[in-house]
Amino acid sequence: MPSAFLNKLERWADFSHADRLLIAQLPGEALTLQRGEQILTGSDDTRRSILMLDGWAGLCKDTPDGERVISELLLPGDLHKYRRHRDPSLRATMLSTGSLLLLSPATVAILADHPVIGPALEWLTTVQQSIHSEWLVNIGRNKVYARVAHLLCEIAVRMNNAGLLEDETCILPLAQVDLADALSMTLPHLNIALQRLRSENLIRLDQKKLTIVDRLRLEAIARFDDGYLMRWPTELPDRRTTTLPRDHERRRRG
Amino acid sequence: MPSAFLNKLERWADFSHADRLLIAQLPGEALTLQRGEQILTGSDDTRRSILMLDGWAGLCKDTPDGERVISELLLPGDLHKYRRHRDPSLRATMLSTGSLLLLSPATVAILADHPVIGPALEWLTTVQQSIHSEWLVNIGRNKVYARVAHLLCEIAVRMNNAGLLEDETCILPLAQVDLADALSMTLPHLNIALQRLRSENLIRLDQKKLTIVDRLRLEAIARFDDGYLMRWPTELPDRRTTTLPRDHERRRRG
DNA sequence: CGTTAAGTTGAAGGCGCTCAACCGACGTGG
DNA sequence: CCACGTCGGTTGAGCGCCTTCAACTTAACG
Repeated sequence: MPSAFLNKLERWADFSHADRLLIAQLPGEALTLQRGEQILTGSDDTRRSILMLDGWAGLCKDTPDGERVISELLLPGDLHKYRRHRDPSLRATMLSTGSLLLLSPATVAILADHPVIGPALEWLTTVQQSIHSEWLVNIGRNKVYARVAHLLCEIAVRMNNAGLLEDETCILPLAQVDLADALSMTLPHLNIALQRLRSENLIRLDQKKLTIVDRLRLEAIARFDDGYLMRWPTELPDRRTTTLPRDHERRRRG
Repeated sequence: MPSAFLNKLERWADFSHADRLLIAQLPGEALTLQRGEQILTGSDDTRRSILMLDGWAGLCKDTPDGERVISELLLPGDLHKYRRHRDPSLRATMLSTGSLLLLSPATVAILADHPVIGPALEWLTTVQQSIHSEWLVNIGRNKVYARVAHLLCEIAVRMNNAGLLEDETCILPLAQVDLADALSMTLPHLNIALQRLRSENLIRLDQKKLTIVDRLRLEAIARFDDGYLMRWPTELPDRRTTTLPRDHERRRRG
């Protein structure tokens, strides 16, 4: 029962009982994997999409000098759609033990063509792209301390959207190496940053459980604006700028 | 005549005369804009896609502290597809003077549903996503010198795909500020890096014209592997790894 | 010839990387 | 029950890349 998936979809559409049933009984190959096992590789062309049921995975690339980059996190309820001719250097890896569903193109097509589910899926895809852009900004511009805070903010929101956040607390089954690889920073430095976030009473993190203690302060430090995650459709932009300044007339850096 | 667009598409599909005519006569609102003018803003919801004809544009975000991030470059022949509920903090800006075509959703649908053009478009979209991932890696892991080299390599390939590279030379109408904003680095440092690339006889760059003097050496410095740009469909991955190492058994950093 | 945008250069300082070593939890097998 | 191995987390010293914040030069354009 991919309830996390259902939870996310239902944030953006009203489902009938039949719709819910369709989701709950999605056909596909169910897999249970251990941390570190590959879900699919670049050369894999079985054309199947990944629906995370439980546990976390990541889309990884390897740099020529043997480092690993995690360019995308797959949380429970996330759907990674198959794309023909995907970048062959990309692979999907389990970051914790967990289970997932491999969906055939036909199954995905059924969802995509569904009058209610289809648009909701579109939405999820758009959000995923926005996350990608936001990561660029976070990694490119934020200092490590803020960078870690930013990712934690994002995780909290995404877990909440999947119905997996309770009392500002959710599971975070990643190893610190994974966080470091996702944030393009060094393991020791990530550790420092986490310590500091803990000692400043912004988060709690032990036993793979993350608690956002002071969300407002954390978001301020992270320069986190959840606009890109588009929590609800009704939160769409209304802030229309009256004048459009030419781009190079904007101020830079303070 | 969006010939750059046509050139790119034809790399991946055989077009009939009628197909070419369809592309050449694409209906849409033609605009000619100056550097710095906005093409569309986050709150803009006219649902139109951008087809670059001439000149370069960029997708920009602004950080809370007033910096600008260029998260995507639009070169001549690039199509930026409209997405409902796109990240509202994203806007499209001209980075040089140039012209473009605004396409209605209906027009885009005609292209997408076309039996030959449709798949080619899919292809372009996939490549754009790969570029995005690659930027994450480039910005996250490469040092400035290599980082600049990497972007220049990418530009050369993309311009070549659009038929706009001759004798390893193409137009690069960006200001250095733009390059810096796209690479998430400081303007002075970008300048240094460019100087060095010039002095090492790897590139030539003046009068907005870029020449790759020593591509092999440049690509080596940049750790550039054009796999993610998927120049030709036939270049698809065949390198199947025989053993799949569990992920945390891989070596890190050397 | 004046003005503005774009490119170039320099000094100083700190953030984050490198490269370790150590600790602690957990599971396994003797 | 304890010894041991492994994985993951923690901590520290030193250094170098890159940023910051300027000033200045050159180019573009009226």
